[in-house]
Amino acid sequence: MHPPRRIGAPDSKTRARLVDAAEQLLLEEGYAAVTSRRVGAKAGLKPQLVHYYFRSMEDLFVEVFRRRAEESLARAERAVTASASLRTIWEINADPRGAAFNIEFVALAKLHPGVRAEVARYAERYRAMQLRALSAALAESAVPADELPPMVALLLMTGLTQVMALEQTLGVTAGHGETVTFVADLIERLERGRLPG
Amino acid sequence: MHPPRRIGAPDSKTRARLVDAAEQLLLEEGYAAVTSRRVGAKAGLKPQLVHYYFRSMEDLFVEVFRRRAEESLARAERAVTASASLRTIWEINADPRGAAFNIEFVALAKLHPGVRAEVARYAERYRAMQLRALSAALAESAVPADELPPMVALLLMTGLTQVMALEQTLGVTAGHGETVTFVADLIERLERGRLPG
DNA sequence: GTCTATACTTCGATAGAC
DNA sequence: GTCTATCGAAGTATAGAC
Repeated sequence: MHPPRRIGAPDSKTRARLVDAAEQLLLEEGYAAVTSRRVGAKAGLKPQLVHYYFRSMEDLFVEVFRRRAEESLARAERAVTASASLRTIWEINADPRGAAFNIEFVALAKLHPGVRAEVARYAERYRAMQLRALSAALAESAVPADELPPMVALLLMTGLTQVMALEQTLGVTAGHGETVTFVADLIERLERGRLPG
Repeated sequence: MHPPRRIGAPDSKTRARLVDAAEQLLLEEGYAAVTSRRVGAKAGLKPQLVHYYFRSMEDLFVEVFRRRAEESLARAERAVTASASLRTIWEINADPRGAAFNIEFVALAKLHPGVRAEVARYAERYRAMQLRALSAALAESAVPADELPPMVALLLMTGLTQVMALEQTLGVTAGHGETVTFVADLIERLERGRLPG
């Protein structure tokens, strides 16, 4: 029987460098490129340090996800706190920075139960936060909830921005410009207090 | 200088078994599980046969994608040929069978240029086919194109169904039922010839 | 906190016999 | 068309020295 392996301190600077390297690799080359050897090389450190700071590769993935998800959630919360308009909520969703990130972690969720739980928890928090903001904004614009329920509007918006971001990574952008213009016009009309014809 | 390696016939039965095995592994455990050794084992064959029938693993991935994409495109085409209604087009999109498949191949597109080209080509064909059908169906329901352009409607529908399918793989389903009901009602009203209020 | 050394597994791919 | 044999590289993870 061995005693459990030593694990490095969570606030270590070296640990943060490893998480940075893992995140970069994940975004640039996909999750399969995130190996202890490559993460170590990218951070300019020995690959064994990955195993010193993380009990397993899954733990490293969870940490990469958590760090970025928290930051993204905080940013979105600041934005709607400053201005809870339809325009603001749309802009938060239309930000394509997280698209590549999402794809990788949804794929990873199938492999690692720990990742899956973390992604699901975050998705629910993000959804709830946006739903509060969107409900208020739609009420402000006098959109009747039985005509366009906030949850439906939110799923439409989320789906639309995600599918466009995903297609962009493939180089498929037909109809994107037209659609963005349409949504922007619609939001402008709604915020002037008029209902769509 | 070696002569190029021998490659097996495209219509081989063994080859088809390998593609089957690769597809199963891809869906069940993600693209990282699709290795020559594991594909061989799953097919009950020697792993070297993978390299006999496919010049590289990328070629195998392309073949898995192409086979399923063609079948899915053909199925959708048959459906809209039989009945080009809004309801039919919605049902094609709402079919969640391809969701896990899509995630894997979008992730793979980043790793393999050959996969990326194939996925992009297919996405464009599928989009064009659906756009034709949806344009006709919307015109039939007297929805003015300046009020809801077919391309916008298509991206909304595609995004909505894809995001719901994706969230289902995570176990996140809040709002899905409500949204499906809303869309079904909307389609029913439209097909009765009335415009949304 | 970081290193060396190492055990063991699996990977893609090829050559050449049958 | 399928097999054996094999190469070199890369993978996770651990033990123990410093």
